[in-house]
Amino acid sequence: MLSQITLMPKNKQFNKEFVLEAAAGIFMEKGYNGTSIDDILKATGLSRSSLYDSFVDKHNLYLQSLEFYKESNVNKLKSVDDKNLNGLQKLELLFKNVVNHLVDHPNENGCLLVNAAAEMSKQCYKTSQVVCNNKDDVQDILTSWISDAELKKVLKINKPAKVYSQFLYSTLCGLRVMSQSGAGKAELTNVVKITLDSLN
Amino acid sequence: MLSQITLMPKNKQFNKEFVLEAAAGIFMEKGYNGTSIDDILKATGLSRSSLYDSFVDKHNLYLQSLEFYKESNVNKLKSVDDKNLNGLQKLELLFKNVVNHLVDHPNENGCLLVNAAAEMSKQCYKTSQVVCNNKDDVQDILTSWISDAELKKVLKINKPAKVYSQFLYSTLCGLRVMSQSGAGKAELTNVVKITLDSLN
DNA sequence: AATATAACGGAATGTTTATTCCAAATTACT
DNA sequence: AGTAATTTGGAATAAACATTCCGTTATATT
Repeated sequence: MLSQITLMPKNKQFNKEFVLEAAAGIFMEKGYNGTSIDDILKATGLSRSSLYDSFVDKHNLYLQSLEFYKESNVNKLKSVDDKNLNGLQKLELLFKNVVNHLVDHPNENGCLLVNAAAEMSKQCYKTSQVVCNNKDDVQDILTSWISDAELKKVLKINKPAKVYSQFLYSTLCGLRVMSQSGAGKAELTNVVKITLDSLN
Repeated sequence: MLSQITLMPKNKQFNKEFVLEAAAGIFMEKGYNGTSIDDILKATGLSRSSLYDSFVDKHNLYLQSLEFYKESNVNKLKSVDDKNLNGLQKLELLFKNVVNHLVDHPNENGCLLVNAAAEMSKQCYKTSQVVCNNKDDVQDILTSWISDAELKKVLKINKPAKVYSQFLYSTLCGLRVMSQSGAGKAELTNVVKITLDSLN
């Protein structure tokens, strides 16, 4: 396993981020209820004892990996945000990245946050909180990009920037669902093209 | 139970459509793996024996209820299609219906087809077939509406109608996910407004 | 060398699960 | 009246499940 470090009392010291990423992967692929503890042990390389020692139980691990996934999702946006581009260019780059990721990772099951919204948000309040926080965070960044594009006069809009960010967020969700519904790169690219064209 | 008829040998003759609709409801709420046989018995009013006699097993019932849900979803589009409206008006009516249904049924968990795509499509080929067929059927109808709107000169487009139907389909999926992510009527209405405005 | 710490394998537990089975109940048809 | 058809409740089964527990190993610190 790649998670080994050898500094603490015994050798197989696992890396928490590695575990959360692997757990997010298996939950994304099989869903919360479809993932067994054995699946998690295989995916993370953790021992049964370590899992319960360090993550309390399956549900707690799920929430931690969902939170981790959400943070890394928001960080992807922030790394686009850090580039020296205007808001419209950032939007274009983001959508290009999203489509590429979806078509390059056909084994992955779309997006853990979308899947969590579908499977768990009505059953588990904490899940719905993470899903909702993700929506807010993403929309805030999108809003700032739209405002920037308007300011720099590369975009002309006639509604509050927030409304456009809601619209763009719905497209982001739609792309994830469509890639799980048999849509290929051409179709996803069409959707992005119309979405971005519609801003002008 | 409302499914009772009394014509056949014994009394509790159940109505297959009623059962499939109830099953679709509980699968939508709890997901496939989150729904137990006891949940299904309670939701459908079926006896354990009848379930296995008539629907083979849980997975088979899931597929039948998913197929049933997909047909009734497509039929909703067709009933809009039957109205004496131009293509653009049909689009507006459809989106209004979708938003109203989402906000009027907060207990329901979005859309069984979206949830099935998220939870099951990578694990079960038959599920992915139904999900994919739904996408094709819906897009075909949307395409015909867009072509009609163009023909009647209420819409001016510069790409094949099919491309716009893919875009509209992504919005439909996005709306369902967003309603499971804490979006209220105002937000969903904003998304619809921008989507429809973008066609002009 | 001794000890405390951290992780391990794997057996054990008890619950939940889907599914099968069977005897009983009910009614239409002959 | 009797028989076949159909559904029922509920016990029985067996597998899968999450979780707990314990003895062992390994090492960093004292």
